Amino acid sequence: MSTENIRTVMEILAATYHGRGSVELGDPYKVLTATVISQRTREEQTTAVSNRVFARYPDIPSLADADESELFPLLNGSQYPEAKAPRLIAMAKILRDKHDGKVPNDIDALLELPGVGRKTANCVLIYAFEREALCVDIHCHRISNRLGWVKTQTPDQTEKALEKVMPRDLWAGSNRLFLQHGRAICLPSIPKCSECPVREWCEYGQDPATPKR
DNA sequence: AAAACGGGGGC
DNA sequence: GCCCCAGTTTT
Repeated sequence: MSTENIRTVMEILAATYHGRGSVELGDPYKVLTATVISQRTREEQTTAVSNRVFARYPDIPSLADADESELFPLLNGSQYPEAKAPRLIAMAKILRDKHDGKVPNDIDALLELPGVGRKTANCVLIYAFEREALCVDIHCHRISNRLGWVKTQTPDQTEKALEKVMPRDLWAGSNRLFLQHGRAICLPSIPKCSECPVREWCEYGQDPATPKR
């Protein structure tokens, strides 16, 4: 798979899917919090839950002082609320006490926060700080394997492999394109290859017997 | 490397 | 009722 083909595919996806979705550029606190809430949670539910949380805890200090029993019910609708509630409070305390009350613009500092893994950290770099980071979620992992751009077993492996074959200027923008394509066409179990705008460049689309991930 | 975590909408 | 969803943490 050549770099030019990768660029062509991303351009077609960009022309096909033009919305931005619920994670907007802006307040790093809200981007980070909404991104943690979004883990394993549908986008519509993420928006509803995030708005409830932000109405009660509009900034880092208020979330750092939150009572877990009060935050927990607000998180219903996202997945694993009982795990996320204490993590979000612990996260806000660390930001307040060790990062000058701000979200760090730094991958290693973000990864030290409770509830923040590589997917979330890279997502924050993109949408809070407009960095060219590569955010590998389950859609990116599945689709880049089907396309044949990488041959990997885990999202972490996909991140390393994709860094080497995808031009850096496509990294940040690829995030929402993979998500939207993954929800609309390149579904996890039975993808709609006949409707796919990039099937011409896709190993899976040309050979649906290819193992799915 | 694999299991645990276990809410809620769509079918 | 069953299946799946913008992952992280723990074993």
